[in-house]
This record gives sequence, structure tokens and C-alpha cells, in this order.
Amino acid sequence: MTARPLGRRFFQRPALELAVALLGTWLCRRRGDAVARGRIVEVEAYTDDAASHARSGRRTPRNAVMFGPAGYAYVYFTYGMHYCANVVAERDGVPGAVLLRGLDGIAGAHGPARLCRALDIDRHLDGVDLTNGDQLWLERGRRRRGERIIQTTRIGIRADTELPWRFYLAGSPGVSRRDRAAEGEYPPL
DNA sequence: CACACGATGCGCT
DNA sequence: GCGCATCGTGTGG
Repeated sequence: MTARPLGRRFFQRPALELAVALLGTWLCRRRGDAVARGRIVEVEAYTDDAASHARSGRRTPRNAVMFGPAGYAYVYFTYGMHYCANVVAERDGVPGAVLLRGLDGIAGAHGPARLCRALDIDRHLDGVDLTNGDQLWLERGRRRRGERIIQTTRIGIRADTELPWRFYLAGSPGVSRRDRAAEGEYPPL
């Protein structure tokens, strides 16, 4: 099965919707002649909300890719030592992205910074096109029968700006954290 | 298990 | 200068 990269259309939707759609798809990274594939099991959506890099509503050098067209990688550097990778959503001009937080099938790829380290994702990949199968792309994946999606709050966000925009596949080993706070099944029963 | 905290660079106010 | 979409380690219960 020669899976092709997911195309532009897949990404052209609201960040919240894309976040859910990304669960179960394969994140693919070219490593020399080989390709590493990890199953996305944990994500967070960001738009122009208070916790987003685009909270100011304005384009800055760092967040510019978030405002651009969907289907590109937004990779940023944080805490002086870590990278985090996002998939850009929404229409051109509208900020929105989905933070990749956890993979199954790639050793140590749980948590956004460790995910990047495991797949050699750094600043060089900021702004790269995810639809051409060059360095980094996504392939369609199946969500298993009966596999539950849990919706909960994002990690590392101040309590006063909390939103339930984190999603993960219940029971996946690649999920970075479970919350003690209320978490619910998505869609709500 | 629950915090607390340091490492370390840099975007933004 | 402040604080961060983090993580590993260290302490205490």
C-alpha cells in the first residue's frame, strides 16, 4: 500500500476540527532512505485564543506560519531547548494550528518536545509544506473500531484561559498525560 | 504520587 | 526584563 500524503484539502478546516481528524493518522518523516511513521494519538488546537502564539491577533516573525495557508508545518522553539511541531489549519489569513503531542510507534515520541526530538524536527522544518511528501507529511490512518476520543484541557495553559481543546485516543501508550481534571468522551454522549 | 525547580533561548511588552 | 504550547530530576508524604 503506497499511501500518498494527505492533500491540502484535508487541512483546510477549523483547527478544532482538524485536531480530531488528525487522531489516528500517520506522521511521516524522511530519514535518509527510510521513512519513520508514527500514529498521532494526542493533539491540541490553537487559534487566536488567549493561550495561542497568535493571541495578539497579529502576525509576528514567529507565528507567521500560523496565519498562512493550511497544510504547512509550524515549528517553534521554546524553553531555550525544545521544539514543538504544529500542523497549520484554517484559511489563509486566519491563524490556527494543531500541536502534535504524542505518537504511537516511535520510541519516546510522547510529549511535544520529545516527539520533535524523536523525529529530528527542528526550526529547519518551520514553514515546510506537508503535502508534497518531501521531508515531513501525513498519511491517512484508520481509527480502530471502538477506539475512544477523549476531550480535555490543554497542557501548560494558565487556568484562566483553559479551553477543552486537547484530544487523545484513550489507552494509547503515546499519550503524554492523563488529567486528573474532568475529561470527557468526544463527542459527548 | 504530588509538587518544585532548574536548564536555557528568545519573543514580545 | 518576564514568562513560556517542556522535561527530567529531586524532595517529601
